[in-house]
Amino acid sequence: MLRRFLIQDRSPDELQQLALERRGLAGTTKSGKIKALLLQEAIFLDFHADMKRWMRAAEHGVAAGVSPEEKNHGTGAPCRDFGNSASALNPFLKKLGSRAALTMSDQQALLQAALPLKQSLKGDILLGQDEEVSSLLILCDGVVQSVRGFSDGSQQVVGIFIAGDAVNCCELVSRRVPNTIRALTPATYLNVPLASLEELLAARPAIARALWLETAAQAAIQQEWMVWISRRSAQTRLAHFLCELSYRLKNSNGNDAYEFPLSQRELADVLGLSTVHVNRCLQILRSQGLIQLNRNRLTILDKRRLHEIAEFDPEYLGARHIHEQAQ
Amino acid sequence: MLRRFLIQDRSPDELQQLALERRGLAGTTKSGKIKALLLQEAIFLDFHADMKRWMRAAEHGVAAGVSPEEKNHGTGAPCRDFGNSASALNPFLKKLGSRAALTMSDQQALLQAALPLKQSLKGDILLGQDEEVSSLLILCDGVVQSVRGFSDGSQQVVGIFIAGDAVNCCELVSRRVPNTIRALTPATYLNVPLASLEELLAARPAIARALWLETAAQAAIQQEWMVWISRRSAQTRLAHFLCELSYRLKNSNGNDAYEFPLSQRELADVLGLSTVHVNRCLQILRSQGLIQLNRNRLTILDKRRLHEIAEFDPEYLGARHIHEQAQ
DNA sequence: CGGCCGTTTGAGCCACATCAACCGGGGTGG
DNA sequence: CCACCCCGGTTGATGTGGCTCAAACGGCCG
Repeated sequence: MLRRFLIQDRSPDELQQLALERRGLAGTTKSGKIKALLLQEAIFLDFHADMKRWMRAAEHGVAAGVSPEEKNHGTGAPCRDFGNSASALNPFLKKLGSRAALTMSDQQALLQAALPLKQSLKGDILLGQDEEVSSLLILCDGVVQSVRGFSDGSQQVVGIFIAGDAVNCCELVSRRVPNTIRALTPATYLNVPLASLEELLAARPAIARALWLETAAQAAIQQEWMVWISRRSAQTRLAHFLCELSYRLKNSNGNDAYEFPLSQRELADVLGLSTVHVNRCLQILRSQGLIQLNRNRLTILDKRRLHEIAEFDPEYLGARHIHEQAQ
Repeated sequence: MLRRFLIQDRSPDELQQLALERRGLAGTTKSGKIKALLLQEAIFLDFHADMKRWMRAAEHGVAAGVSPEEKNHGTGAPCRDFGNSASALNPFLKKLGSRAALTMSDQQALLQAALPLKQSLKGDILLGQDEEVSSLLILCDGVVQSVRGFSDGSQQVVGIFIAGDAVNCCELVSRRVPNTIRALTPATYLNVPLASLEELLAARPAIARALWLETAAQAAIQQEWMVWISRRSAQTRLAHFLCELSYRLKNSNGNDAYEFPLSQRELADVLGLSTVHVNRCLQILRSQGLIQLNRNRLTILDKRRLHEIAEFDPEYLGARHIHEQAQ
């Protein structure tokens, strides 16, 4: 029911007002499905509002020379912030500015090539097994997984992506994709067609660099997974995964409670265990007073001790820019 | 005893003659250590001979316009071959031209930034755990592994690299390296200091692209490892690894026999199994007439059946260039 | 109210780990 | 040149972590 022309002409504030209405409606609705739909529309509207504000600020900044590095040497200077707009900045936009270290104009170019925004519901397949890869997907909101299916019906999750991650930057390189990309929660994402991407990469080396970094960061996470899958006990694996996810969702600070997007069944597919055993391990962690998990809400009660038994060292998650290394 | 000024002034043929002498000497020597040293010197000399020929051919090609694409659009055209010199081309140089899809001048620039060639003996550490990464390492000959050590003394191999692979391109991105890079066989490698690399990347986007591809290809392999480590039986893992290594060493064609660079102990560290169990699995494969393994020489007797029980599909190993995908 | 999905709990079993001993070969020191 | 030792491979006995099968429970949705 939402159409794009509706969004194009609205101001950020109007959009946010609309989002608020949806949320209100959702609160009074009984049916879970419709509720989810309304909430997703709200997210959609909010995101567009954020983006409009961001775009405006960016243009203003460039035009008025608010960002001096940007003026001085064109494409070289990363720009971390655009001077706090009123609303909390979307995590996706945040990451674009910080981890990827893109300049403002690079970020805009990327966004413009990627529009329009797409959405999918929980369980939807963003990219099917053995499907041709025709575009780069960048996740803006929600959680998605990359899962490898086997002939015997079992499956193994090989990656979890959260807001800001490039979902298929590894798959871009090899033509065949043996994995299915599936949404674990309602998800919002950008879609950069390969042709536009090639243009961008050719014209803006910083974007190519950013994608390389993203690939390497994901490889580091994957390697960590491999290590603890092969060498650690079920308990440790589980604890480690909880730590990692919590850390990546940035809920590691604050009260350490967050919406946990996986069922025990899905957790089992991540950890390479059976659901029964996942359950038992969870019981143990609970009984030790380390975590609390019910109704999809995870609370980490004793972060220090959990990190300890998980042998969790978050350093591998903090990919840094090659420029910083070289000093 | 070999010094560089010795090599600089020799012709390729002279170098190869010297290499031949070393090999001869090695044949008559009793002590294993000295023998290994002589053989390594021979490889060193051979490699320099190959490289000199290659450099000469490249210069000639560019100057005389033998390679038309190269002339037409400067940096765009991959160059697969430089017209078969007499000796078999080094696998490293081969890969540089094909998989990485670099132009001739890019290849030369990379080589020049990387010299001089380095060597290390079996068991040597190329890059220690938590050591600062100060250069990109490209393997020219031999086999090296990337291994993660644990507090309890056990360890897990997270990557095997063969001639042509960039050994630490993933580690380039994050400052800390939790892995130790160790030579499994005598190894020859190039060393590109970070500073030179940065210059190269800035000046030659094709090299940056190549490194990105390399990173992605390694991530694909790693993912495959993760999948079979977590979901498959010990037998299948073992068989799969043998298939992969055989395939990557390009001995998958021909008689399917090759020098196997790993002891059972090391194999166990790769597969995440105990050495005893690796041994038993090997016994089974042997008794089924699938392989033959003694004195570090592996022969695959029934490739089809081995691939079958390993559920081996080599497609993930063939990373292709993004240009090819987009058609 | 009935069906379905996610969770929980129990019983039994198997793949793989661990411990321990032995063998054979090559390098080393006397 | 011989004796030794150390390392890689081989084999057996025994223990156990995690899987499988099976059944019950609770909540959500239709």
